[in-house]
Amino acid sequence: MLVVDDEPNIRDLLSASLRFQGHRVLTAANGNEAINQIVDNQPDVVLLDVMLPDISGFGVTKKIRSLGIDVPILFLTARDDTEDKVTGLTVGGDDYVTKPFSLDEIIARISAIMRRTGRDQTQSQIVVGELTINEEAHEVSVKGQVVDLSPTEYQLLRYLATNPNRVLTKAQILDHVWEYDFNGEMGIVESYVSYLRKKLDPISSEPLIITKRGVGYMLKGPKA
Amino acid sequence: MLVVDDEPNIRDLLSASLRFQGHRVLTAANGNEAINQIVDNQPDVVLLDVMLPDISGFGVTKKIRSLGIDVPILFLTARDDTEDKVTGLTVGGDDYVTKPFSLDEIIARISAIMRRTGRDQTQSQIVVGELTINEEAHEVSVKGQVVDLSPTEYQLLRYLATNPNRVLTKAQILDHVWEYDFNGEMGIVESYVSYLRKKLDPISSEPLIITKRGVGYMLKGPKA
DNA sequence: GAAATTTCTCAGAAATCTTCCAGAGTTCTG
DNA sequence: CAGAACTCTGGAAGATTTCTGAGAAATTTC
Repeated sequence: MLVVDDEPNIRDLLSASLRFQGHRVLTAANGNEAINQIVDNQPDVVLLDVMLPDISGFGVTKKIRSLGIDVPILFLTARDDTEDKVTGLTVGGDDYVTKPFSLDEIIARISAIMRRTGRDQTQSQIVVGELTINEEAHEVSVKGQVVDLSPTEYQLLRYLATNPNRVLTKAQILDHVWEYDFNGEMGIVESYVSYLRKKLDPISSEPLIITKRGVGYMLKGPKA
Repeated sequence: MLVVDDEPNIRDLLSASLRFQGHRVLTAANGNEAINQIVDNQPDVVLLDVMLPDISGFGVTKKIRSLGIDVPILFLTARDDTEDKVTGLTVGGDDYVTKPFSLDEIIARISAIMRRTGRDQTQSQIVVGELTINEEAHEVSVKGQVVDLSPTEYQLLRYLATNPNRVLTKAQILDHVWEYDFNGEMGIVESYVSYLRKKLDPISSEPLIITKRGVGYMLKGPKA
């Protein structure tokens, strides 16, 4: 996996969390470095900022495609780049996310790409006790009954569900689920946990999200 | 499969998406290269730009036919090339597409050619729940009742139907259904989804196209 | 070449979602 | 038990996203 971004903060944020996810991560700060890394090391996925100091992400893509390398690419674009600039980019297994992104969104997209391109066998379903999350359909169900969630509710639940029976602090949740430049209070996590409970608990046989007072929240799964 | 075009962008766009579709793809940038590739590697289909720097697509065709190679050819032509020039070309299993094309149109034509020449066993009908799309007749029906769609409506619905129960973003839809040089806004996807719903939902027992707010659209099929 | 159809854009309306706040409830500590 | 700290939740403002109709432009049909 190769992370290409000229902002060191973003590069480090991404490479650190992807390493933590168990990936082997290379980095590059500009387009030429990126091309060299791709040619030399044949990464399985590339996270490519579109705005780079020398060659644009566009240019990098053209170059490596013309070399016959068809590594899937996840583009990072500024939100105010009118989104039509992106069109034509997402060929084959490619995809894009807008900055600022949330960590878990990046991780989810990478999984999706690797699934689609057959480089990864991970399930597209997360199952924790009575709870099922179908990532392809973005659909959540409890005891087989579909629950309708807003985007943020969905992301929060997915983060909890990927760490069942494990307490996550509000700070961790904020870092994973909200965009990296979010500067609100942690009270918003409480609000969203409340929203989720209101939607999930009427269906589940027992409360799914447990409060660990003074620490954070935990999604309760079948005993480990 | 061999892709012949002198514009690297188009060549790369095509080869990347066809590889992603699971094809083994060779490329050539001019007529002579094309002839060599065809003779040496006997591809199962050739995508052949008519306008090439050295020998025209015409010439390439004559040459390889005279060598007794009857590989089916999908010609790529500019829209204003008078069409009768081209129709004379399409002998046997051949076909042609005008530039700029949409990715899914190319893919559909390739499937059609391979079906006709018996190299491909894929179904010419897509069935998703109450919805049936007959690709050969370009006919869509819901609960057996035929629905009249415009070309773009048809292509959009087919793209959704080839990915049932899976959320597709507006960018993905735009990249697949619209021509590669389309540079409008994604609002047009919303408009066309609206058109489709107006035509399909009065017939179907439940809404077929689901909005996944903040993500994209999904065609709902019978649960997997 | 006129009429019909289709494509595309735009803008307002409608629906949904995000965020913050404040008061009520709960748990902990001494 | 009393007060402090923490948590829950409803409400409301504001932002964002989506829907849809109307009309202009392009294309096709007859």
